[in-house]
Amino acid sequence: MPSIQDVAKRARVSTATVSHVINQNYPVSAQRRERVLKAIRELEYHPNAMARGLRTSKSKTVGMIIPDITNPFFPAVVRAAEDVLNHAGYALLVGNSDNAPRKEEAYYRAFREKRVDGLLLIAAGGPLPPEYLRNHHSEDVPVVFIDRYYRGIPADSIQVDNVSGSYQAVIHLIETGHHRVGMITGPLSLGNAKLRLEGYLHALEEHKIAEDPTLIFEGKFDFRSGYERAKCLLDQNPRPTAIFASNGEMMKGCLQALGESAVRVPDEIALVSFDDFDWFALGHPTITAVAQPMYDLGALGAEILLKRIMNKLQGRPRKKVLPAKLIVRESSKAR
Amino acid sequence: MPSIQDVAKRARVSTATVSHVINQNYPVSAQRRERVLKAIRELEYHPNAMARGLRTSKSKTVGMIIPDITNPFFPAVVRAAEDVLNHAGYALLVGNSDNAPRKEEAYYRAFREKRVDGLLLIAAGGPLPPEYLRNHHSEDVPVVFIDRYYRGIPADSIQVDNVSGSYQAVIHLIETGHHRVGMITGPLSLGNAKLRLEGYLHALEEHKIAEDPTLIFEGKFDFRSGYERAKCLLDQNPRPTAIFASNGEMMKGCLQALGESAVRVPDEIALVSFDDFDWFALGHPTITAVAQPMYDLGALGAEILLKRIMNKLQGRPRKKVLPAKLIVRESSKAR
DNA sequence: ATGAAAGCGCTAACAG
DNA sequence: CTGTTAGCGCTTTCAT
Repeated sequence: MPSIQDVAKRARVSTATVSHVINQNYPVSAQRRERVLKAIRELEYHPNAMARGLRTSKSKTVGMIIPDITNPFFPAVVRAAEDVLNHAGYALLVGNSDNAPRKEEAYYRAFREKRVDGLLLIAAGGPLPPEYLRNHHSEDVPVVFIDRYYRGIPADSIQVDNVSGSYQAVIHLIETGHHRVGMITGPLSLGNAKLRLEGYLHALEEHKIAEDPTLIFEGKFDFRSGYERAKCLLDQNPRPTAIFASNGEMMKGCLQALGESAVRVPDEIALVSFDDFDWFALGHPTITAVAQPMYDLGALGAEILLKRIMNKLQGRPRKKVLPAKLIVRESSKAR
Repeated sequence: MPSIQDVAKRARVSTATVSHVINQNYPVSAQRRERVLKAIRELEYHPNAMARGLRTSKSKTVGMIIPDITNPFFPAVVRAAEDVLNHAGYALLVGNSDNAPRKEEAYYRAFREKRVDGLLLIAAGGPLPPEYLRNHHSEDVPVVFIDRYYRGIPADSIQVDNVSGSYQAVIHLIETGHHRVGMITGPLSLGNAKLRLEGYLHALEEHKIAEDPTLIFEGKFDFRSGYERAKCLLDQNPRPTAIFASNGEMMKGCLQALGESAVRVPDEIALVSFDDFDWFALGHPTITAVAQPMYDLGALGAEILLKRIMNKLQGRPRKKVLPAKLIVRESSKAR
């Protein structure tokens, strides 16, 4: 693999000149530039990013830690971030934390060793920050939290208006005639799960419906817990007439449970999901859902990070909240 | 950010000794080791991977280029690869090619500059390899093709038995009584799309059913084309009694089209998809599908790559073909 | 068992 | 404009 030395030799110039041609940061005579370009082509020279990075202490790489790329919410966010980052000349390292702060920490360390220029984080746990993050210097390596964050870490964050999304969903159910709305929350240690519960409670309150603890079950944001909590809800007596699941994966679990119990939707029970997966519009019945701006979450998150990396954004951490939008479909049709 | 020098100074040893402690490749007296370890802890020292990489010419990083992380087939593969790679101490860079060889090439170059130790590739186009890959030296940086490959590139590959999967699906439809089976193929420039068509044709042949060109439409492996081709199929007269879609995204398009046309499944038309998405088991009706071993595809691909990187695997390129399995559900129930 | 020192490939002063 | 050179942080001979 040819180095800048080889190019310099072949073009009969110094390595500095080659560097100047490559980086276009210093003037080079047209004649010499041509010679260099020719040598680069002939040798198929590609600069060694590790050497460059060592010298400049910039890796042109960003790390992103997400819970699980297998949950369709996250790929959408990753894709957006990757688009923006790639456009700006940055590569993206990804890691799956499986919502385990320990795994998150392992990736954090690995990425720091790689000297990533910035970090995109969808927090694995919460609300308290893990030790390793408390010791992190954001001025050093900027961090942007996406969707979920840890309290008390001075880093930018971008989120969805969870309370409003949830509130809209439940108001819609109530106004459709449902007064017994079952709620499957996410892990209440997570900020966004708590906020979604809050939106639910607000909606009930607004309509003077008493909170019924037998209708609220805490899930884990995964298929299995969605399935199990839905079973619990179906066992209640009287049964809720509607179920609001705090994320898409748990809604899948609900659908599984309802299928097994042969409960008809929406005739016997109405359904609303936080998270709008594309296939919700395709099934029978189609599923009413709170759509999150997944692409914006990733794209804006990446943009903020880039600004921090380039010092175009200074001062206190910014917190951006994006709107969520209810999309009414068949699963919550009036009965 | 502390360097190995700082550690050495603090522990009153040479940098060589620190290196030996970290890499455990040379003996170090217990006493000095302790001193070094203590210094590392106190300084929160983390080795600089770029410097190490520059020295060893190993980046401990692998690049993976996939068409689009937003198509649920790919995250499953990525996740598997990432698990295996991470376990072995490698980080993963990802890029989305959008099936465009030009984008693929851009990522290829970027990853090479980063001096990735290996490349996982789900080919963007085909069947002929792009120029840049023809000039690639696999002995230098090993490449493993996953799912789709370019002809004539001497690299390992791991794929699914597309012909068999497709064949099983269509045989099943025929045996369920369907003699007019509509086929939506992928882009026939792609090897796997062609093979899936082959399986379809084999099945017809086997049952002495004449190939009907008005029942075969070439799609693009995306939602939109699935939707449009399904419309075309519904316009045929007489209409096919079943549709086989060559991938999951196009099946989604079909479902959209069928929904709009209010055609009932499976009563009026049967459906089978190549690709089994988890929600196919949840809707009404549930969707019959050819399940691909997505996790194995990624995990085994990564394992082969690791072997190549470590020179545990020598000689000619290996080609591994994994079985696909038909899962019969309601969408293809006998009428 | 330990340390001195070379050098991986590059950029950025600096001198000319 | 162009070339010389120091040095980024690390590993690895090579002496000792």
